[in-house]
Amino acid sequence: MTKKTIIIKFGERVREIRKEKGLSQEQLSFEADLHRTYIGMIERAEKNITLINIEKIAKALEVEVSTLFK
Amino acid sequence: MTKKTIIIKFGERVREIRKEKGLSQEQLSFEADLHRTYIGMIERAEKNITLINIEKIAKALEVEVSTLFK
DNA sequence: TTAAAATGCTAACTATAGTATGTGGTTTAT
DNA sequence: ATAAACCACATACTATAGTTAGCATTTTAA
Repeated sequence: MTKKTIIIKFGERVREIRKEKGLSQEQLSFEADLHRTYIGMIERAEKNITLINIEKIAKALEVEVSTLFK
Repeated sequence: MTKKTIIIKFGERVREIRKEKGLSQEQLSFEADLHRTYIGMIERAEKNITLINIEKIAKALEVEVSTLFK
């Protein structure tokens, strides 16, 4: 898929917050109930994530959804 | 699909802002380059929207993506 | 260094988001 | 009241998101 800016920024933000919290992709994926490689794909902007998974990641990172867009 | 809270809230927020701006679903769909019935589905929480379309709607409504989650 | 942990990346499958058409009901303005 | 604009809803099709497995590569700590 074509890597759109919004997807890239989202992935960068997830990675940024994940590292701030000192979590591995695997730990985050466990908390979010998503697969490890899927978290990697999101961070690398390879998937056009849906709202429900955006929320899962926000909860796992313990931030508001809106925080992921700042 | 099961109507999850986040999807319901998102749809309500889109409708709220759309009406504030005095737009019809059709006008919004034109601005966002999405189908008229699809906008209806989003507002009625019938679809788990993806990030790219979230951004399209935000742009069409002339708000930040984060505004759609407040 | 080098072993272990973490991440990247390919590829395949299946679930569902995205797109569209048509019909009927509801609002709104005249 | 009624015509026009707006919206709900039911499909159905096709594109792609979501999920997983396996192996390669990179990073980290001892």
